[in-house]
Amino acid sequence: MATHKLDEIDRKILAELQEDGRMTNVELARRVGISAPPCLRRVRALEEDGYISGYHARVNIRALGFEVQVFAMVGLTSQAEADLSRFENRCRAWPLVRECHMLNGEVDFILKCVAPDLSTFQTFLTEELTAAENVASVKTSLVIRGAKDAPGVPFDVLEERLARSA
Amino acid sequence: MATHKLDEIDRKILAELQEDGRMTNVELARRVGISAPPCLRRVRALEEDGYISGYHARVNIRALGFEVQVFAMVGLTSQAEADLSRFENRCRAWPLVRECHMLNGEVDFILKCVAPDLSTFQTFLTEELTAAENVASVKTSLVIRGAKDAPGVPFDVLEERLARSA
DNA sequence: GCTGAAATCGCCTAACG
DNA sequence: CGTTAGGCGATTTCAGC
Repeated sequence: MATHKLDEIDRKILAELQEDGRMTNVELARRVGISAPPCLRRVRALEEDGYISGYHARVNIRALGFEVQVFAMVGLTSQAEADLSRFENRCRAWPLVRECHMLNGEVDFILKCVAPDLSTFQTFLTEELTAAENVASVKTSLVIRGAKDAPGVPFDVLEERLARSA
Repeated sequence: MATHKLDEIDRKILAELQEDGRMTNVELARRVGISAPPCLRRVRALEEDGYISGYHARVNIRALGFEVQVFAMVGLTSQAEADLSRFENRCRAWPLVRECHMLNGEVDFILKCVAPDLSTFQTFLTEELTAAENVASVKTSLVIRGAKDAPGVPFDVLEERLARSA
């Protein structure tokens, strides 16, 4: 599943769909410089091969009443694979946890959480997260404001890199 | 811009488009139980009012050759608003920085970064990020593996909440 | 005001070269 | 990959609740 299976048109398609996932196929085809049918075939292939794993509308979290965003750094007592997996499954089941990444270093996981208000989050934090089996420590930081939230990958960096190795 | 301007159908639309942003309007209309024209009007209104800020394809970062994901905790020497803004603007200009959130507590910002390999990231880290004006400290953590990456907002929590307050 | 029905227009998507 | 062409979805118009 290397990048090398993708040509410049494929990468352009990915870049365009990353920016606007609802673009019509004819508009996409126009932008990447081919006609619509082959463009659609490429998109289907990119989806099939896992280069595109889904399309999502980005919703306004605050406008929907989720006033609180929190990053939580979680340390576990046991880092045995079974225990790591168990914690990951817990995270997948908690709706307030939107992202969970396993890290190297002192902290084992970083979680991005949302909540309607602080008290809802506090309840989750004390009754669910810190109370969960195998959780040793949780350090939380409130998001004061968001400064950047770009999707996925910087395709210009990718292109530069490919140009250099060519 | 309160949630109260949205009825149940609007919220269902948002939930569906968050899950599948490329769904056709007729399919969306079928799922939320109204006919296509009013459904399309609602979607347009939701976009117009900022409840939907965009649509994005989720691309496979690893498959595209970005092997490295890193969270960086950044502390600044000055937290004056002008200096905060300046740093945020820097982040927006760095393509390897995909997300930047201002936090409370000891660390001022958390950054989510991607890079093709570790050495590319190290170069960015030492020559750009830590070298940047006003940056006092940077602590980085490599992402070992991703366990959950859900988009946006848990709509079931929202519905529960609204049901309770009704 | 909304919704829904009908009609037009444009896009999607197969088949073929 | 492009062209053609048929069917379906998107989008406007208009009537009804």
